Amino acid sequence: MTKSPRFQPVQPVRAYQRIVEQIEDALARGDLVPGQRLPSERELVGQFAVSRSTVREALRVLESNGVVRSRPGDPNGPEILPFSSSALRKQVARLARVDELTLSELIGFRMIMDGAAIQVASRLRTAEELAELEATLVAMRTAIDVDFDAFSEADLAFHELIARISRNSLIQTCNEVVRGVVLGLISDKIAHAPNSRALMLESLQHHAEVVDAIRAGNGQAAARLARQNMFDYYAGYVPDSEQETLRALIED
Amino acid sequence: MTKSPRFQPVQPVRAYQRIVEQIEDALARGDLVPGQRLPSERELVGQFAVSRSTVREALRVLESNGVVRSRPGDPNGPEILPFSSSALRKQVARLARVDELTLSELIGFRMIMDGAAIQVASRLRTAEELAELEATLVAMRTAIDVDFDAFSEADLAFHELIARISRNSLIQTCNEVVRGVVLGLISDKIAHAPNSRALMLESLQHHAEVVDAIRAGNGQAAARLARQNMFDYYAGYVPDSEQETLRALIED
DNA sequence: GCGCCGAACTGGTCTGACCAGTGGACTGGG
DNA sequence: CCCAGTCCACTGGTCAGACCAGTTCGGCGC
Repeated sequence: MTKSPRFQPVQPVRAYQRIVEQIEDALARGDLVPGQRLPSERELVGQFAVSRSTVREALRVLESNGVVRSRPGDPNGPEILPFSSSALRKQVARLARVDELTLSELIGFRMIMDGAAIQVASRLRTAEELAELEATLVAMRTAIDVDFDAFSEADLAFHELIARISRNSLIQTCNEVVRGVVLGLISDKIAHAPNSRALMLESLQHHAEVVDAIRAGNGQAAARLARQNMFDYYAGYVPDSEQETLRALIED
Repeated sequence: MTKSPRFQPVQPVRAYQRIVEQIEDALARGDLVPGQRLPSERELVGQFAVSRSTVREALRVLESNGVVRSRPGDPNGPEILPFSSSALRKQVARLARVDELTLSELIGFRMIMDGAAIQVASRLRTAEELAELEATLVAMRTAIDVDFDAFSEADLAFHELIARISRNSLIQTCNEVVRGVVLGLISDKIAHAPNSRALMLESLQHHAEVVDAIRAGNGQAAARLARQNMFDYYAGYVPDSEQETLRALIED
């Protein structure tokens, strides 16, 4: 039996795309590393044998993808950036804006990710990391007396630490991305909640319970607590009709 | 207590960025919907009062983000695209290429996501959806006799169905994205495995067990089976040193 | 030795031009 | 009347050359 050749739909490749490819390939091969500089636009014109408009279109694409950054007047040329999740966040934020994503889906996602991360973390954590977690709790307590932004920052540090302990940077990145999107949607409401101080104290209490479970090595319990915590914290902002699916995540 | 004004770091905003913003905002507001057409570049020059280079740079950015598509000669102008996860996948693939992401992290992520989706699905599934799942199993069995690509496709359908039943499109999208990246990394190895037929049969068997657990409404067991299944399927491609963290995901 | 200043760059934008390709209108034949 | 073929206005892709504002750095004067 001969397999049919499986032709690909042919689509025109623009010049600027090939430039983007070349630069991304160089980056993938390691010929280009973050911090390095690209030649100036006018020099690239010579190297790629295209016009400056074409070079610039390629640079704009790379820039919007967070690969490089151009600064006017910089004699060193465009800079290769280290990877950042900002481009990823932009994409997810777009998803959320087009309303393909509801708040409950975002929060459900975080409940799953954070719960799983905590479960793994409670197994893999070292004594030092446990101490770090406890230190973060103290920082959260202190931040409550400052303002909501400070608390939010300390909370972020807590979850980033968890993700790090779980030894999976994808979880870390996803958490960061989704957290950013969620906060972008409702941070104003939270900040203006009349009883925000009480909310923060309650959240702190929940986090402490999670750390207790981690200390005890009880991953299941820690994960359940974490999901419950997040549900309590955010459920008020989710329409009633969407709460059922979230509830399915805390019972098990 | 007066709050300090919290100034933002001021950074120059380029003309093309403002065009991108305007178009994205119009999209977010619903003034622009997928399928609609943008005016031609030369007309946008007039509306935005900038040069064509600037308009084009904006369009290139939007195009690389998967928002629009330009076709040469099309008198209707650039097309607004429906959302697709391809841009998201591109970002994650970039992450993986820069080697900030290891294969084990990707697989661990899938184990978590898929396990969680299955756990939720086993609670929320309707009778019809259960029947759909069973139909997918049959399709997988049939596909084994065709080739690996067909099986892979049927497997994809299974996991997409699971994600849909879990009522969370973010899980669905993430699974799709990460799965694509993982397959991009190792699909050649799998396809050329000498005993690929046996592997497929085993995978099918595991999927059937998962469906059994879902039918019984035993979410915990279904999730554990799913994680175990994925571990068995992919563990061979993961360096020994990275397997420990994955094992932490199957025990609980 | 120190600080000021200007020249030689940088990127950002604009103008105007050419080309290959598209698709709709127009026209001729049935 | 309808349909098929032709043609042309217009599209996006690319190019060349120009100007401006801003940065950097070396040399100049103090």
